[in-house]
Amino acid sequence: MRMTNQREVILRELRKSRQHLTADELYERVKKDMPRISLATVYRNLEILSEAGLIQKLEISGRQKRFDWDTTVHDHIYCVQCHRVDNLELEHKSISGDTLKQISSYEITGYRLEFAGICPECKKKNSKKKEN
Amino acid sequence: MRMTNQREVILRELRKSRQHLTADELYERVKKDMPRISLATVYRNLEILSEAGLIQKLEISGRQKRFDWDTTVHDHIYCVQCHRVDNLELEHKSISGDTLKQISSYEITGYRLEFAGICPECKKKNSKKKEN
DNA sequence: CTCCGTGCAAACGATTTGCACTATG
DNA sequence: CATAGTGCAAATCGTTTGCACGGAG
Repeated sequence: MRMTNQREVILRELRKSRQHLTADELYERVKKDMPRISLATVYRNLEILSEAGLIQKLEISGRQKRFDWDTTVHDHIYCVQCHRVDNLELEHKSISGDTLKQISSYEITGYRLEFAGICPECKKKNSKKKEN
Repeated sequence: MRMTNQREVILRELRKSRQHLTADELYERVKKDMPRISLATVYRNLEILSEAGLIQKLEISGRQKRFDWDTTVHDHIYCVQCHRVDNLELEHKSISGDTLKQISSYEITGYRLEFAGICPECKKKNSKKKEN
């Protein structure tokens, strides 16, 4: 994998953001440093960077994929109102090897635990609306 | 909600299938009974039926949404090769109310545990390929 | 110099929508 | 007989791809 200029900028911006951005959110940010970059390049590189293990592709509920700068194993929670995504640190006590074997006739390759909820910001917004 | 002919057929076919069909898989089946039905109607009704709690909308990894005739709480496992989806019956010991409260500043509305793997059929196919 | 990577525009697949018509309650 | 639901086609949204050109190794 060649480390091109656009690849570096994309990776830097995602890491800098500390958020779970969609391809086009990241595109908007990257464009500020590199106005001629194309959305297709952002998509292509996010794919390549996640294959290389430098970032993590997330397929959370909702339409758009999001990308996580943090490549360690962890879960996510997303806001059903604004669709932002945050990291979670949870122990998975009950999901042990034994449990997995009992589950089904599938050969299990992985699993995902994903929480949904209302983020603090949206909670605030909602209570303000109620006041009016 | 009016119980139209198309709504009945859609619901019946989904229940009959015992599978987790996508909108257009279901469309293909429903067309046999009702050749003039449109894909848009299938989409609209699947949405309405899931809002009414008669079926369950699934947002599993991958592109298309799938619909589950079974509205009880349960988890899913999907095949990373053929994308079929099956039900799972698991106890969620570690995901108790207490755990949820500790998780984050979100107000949690739900969670989803989703397994990925290779289904028995694809395992068979794979071992046949290896033989050649 | 050799290709991998890029920008652009066009194609794509899944889903949604505007509209005039139809049929349920 | 009012209005929720339908069929059709076009629109939309996120993402991918073909192609000719450009730059990293």
